[in-house]
Amino acid sequence: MAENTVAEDRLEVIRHSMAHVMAEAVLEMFPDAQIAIGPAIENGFYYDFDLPRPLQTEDLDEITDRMKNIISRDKTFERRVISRAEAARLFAGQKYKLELLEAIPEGEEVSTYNQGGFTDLCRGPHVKSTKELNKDAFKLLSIAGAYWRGKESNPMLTRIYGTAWSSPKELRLYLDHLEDIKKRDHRKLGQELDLFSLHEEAGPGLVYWHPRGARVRMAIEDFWRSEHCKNGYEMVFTPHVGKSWLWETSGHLGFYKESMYPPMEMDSSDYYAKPMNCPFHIMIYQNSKHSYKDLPLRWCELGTVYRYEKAGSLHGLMRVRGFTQDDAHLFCTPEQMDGEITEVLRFSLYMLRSFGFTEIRAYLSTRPEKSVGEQERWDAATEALKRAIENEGLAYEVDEGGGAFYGPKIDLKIKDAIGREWQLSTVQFDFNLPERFKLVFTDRDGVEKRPYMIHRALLGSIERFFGVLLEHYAGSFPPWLSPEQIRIVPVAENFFDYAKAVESRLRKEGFRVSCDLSNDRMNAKIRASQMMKNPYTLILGEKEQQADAVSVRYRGGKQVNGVPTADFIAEVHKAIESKAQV
RNA sequence: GCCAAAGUGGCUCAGGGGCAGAGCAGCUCACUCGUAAUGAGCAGGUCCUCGGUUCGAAUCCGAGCUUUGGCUCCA
Repeated sequence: MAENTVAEDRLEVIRHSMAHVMAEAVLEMFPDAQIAIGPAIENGFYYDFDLPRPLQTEDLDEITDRMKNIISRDKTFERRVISRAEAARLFAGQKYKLELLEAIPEGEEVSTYNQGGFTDLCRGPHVKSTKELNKDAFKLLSIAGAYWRGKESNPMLTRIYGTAWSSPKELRLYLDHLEDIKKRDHRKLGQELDLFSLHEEAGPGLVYWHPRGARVRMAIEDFWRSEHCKNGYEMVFTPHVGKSWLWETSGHLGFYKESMYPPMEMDSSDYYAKPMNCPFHIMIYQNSKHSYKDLPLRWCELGTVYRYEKAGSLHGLMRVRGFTQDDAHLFCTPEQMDGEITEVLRFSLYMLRSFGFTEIRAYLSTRPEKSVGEQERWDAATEALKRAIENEGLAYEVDEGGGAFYGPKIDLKIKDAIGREWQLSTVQFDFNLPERFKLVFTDRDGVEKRPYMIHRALLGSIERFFGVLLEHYAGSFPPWLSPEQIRIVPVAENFFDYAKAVESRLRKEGFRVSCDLSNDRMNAKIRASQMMKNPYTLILGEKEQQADAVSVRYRGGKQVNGVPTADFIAEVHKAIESKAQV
């Protein structure tokens, strides 16, 4: 865990205190409200209530006004240590508070904080007085539902989220940041840049890639394929559906049935859309006997899977019901495991960095209580993962007991251009499937042994990865990924022929290029190209035609006129080759 | 799945118990233009769906679907 700075600690205290002030304001409005918990969180705070009626957005204004009023009363936050019995009396009728009280371990101090009109069961700490809170440095952001103690079986409470800072300026910066996030929203950009769409009438959570989006996807996939070939992988292709035998054997029907699309009955068998590719790769493995000499096997597939994600959790491209995993399965001997893991991690980092992600953190998850597999194998695998991370000099955290039931794993998270973390790569050992499918290889001593099976995805899902890329670049893809690398704008109709000739020349270079032959004026065409965030817009007229040249307008607005066409071609090749942003 | 809000033309949105609106995009015509929107005209809607209330519903009520913000979940 990173250590908090003094300033962060201070903000946390402010936010926590702000939550108390909000609770007081809400109780002023609804004296019968039940109050639950209200912690400080990243950038702000929330408080959960059980209210007599649903809250409207307009209610937030009134709560805000009341909070400002409470802050300006300059009330001291008074801490008291009280007995359990007294606490129980104090919070009589507050069922959630009483439940929290009971959960405090025997022997631990029970404390309350009071800032005038409101007393909360709370460990603290808080600011000394409400005057330390800045009434112009907070904002209530949203109303949401949240289960009491985060458990689905518990009642749903009303949660109010707010953000709080030590000065109005910090608040403004944060609100600007939120605006920035909105501008980068991949759903909005996907619409504006004509990249993809979702159609409720055709099925929620299923993605339609438009031609412009498909060009980016092809660039991603072409790169992915060629790098996999260079790195010792073989491509495989497997079906999209499989009979129930497969899913019974793999255990998916036992554990994850509710997340699978329901079966299609055919020839008195049930067929299921695949939620994972692993069992199919295993079928290929099982097709022949394997010697230790065949291993390691590295089989990759851009495999499209379907999962019945709950309706409420669908989100643009980030959480969908049909998506393509950039999947691979490695089968290896115990001796090969170390080398394979090291190589997978190195390859992952190389791929992520190629797409422009430079800040990468690793998360190592170890054996959970409920799990399968020999302890020896878990230990060996976990150690191999740890060594690989350390070998790469990566910053990492260990999530003890956070692994899947079938094996330990490394997840890689990247930081995007505005500091948000996204999980992309995952490298997981699997001690379950080799057992269930009884995978073996014949070792040099003639004995059949269980191979190690490693499951890995570098980008995660192509859909989600595309969404992350889109937000990271705010739609301004570097040329190698750009759906339209070059757009040609002829100054007037007289130069359409020259424009078309340049277009055809550029297309032969392999560039994604188009020519705007509409009868709009030149200015409108330039604007249209800029709006599509194309890296290069070429303006062609009399001067260019005379000189076999192009005038380049870069995405940022920079202009270079009269560049010889051959020079421009070389420049674009270089930019694509380097994968750099322009 | 749960809590809340929303759903009006391809897009962004206004309106709102009594004739369905705008801008952009599209189409047509004119303009042939030198670095972020030329002008005019035309076309385009089951106001999410199904029920109910009403003389009359896009508008009010109910249910469903979908989306959004969260919660839960994410092999």
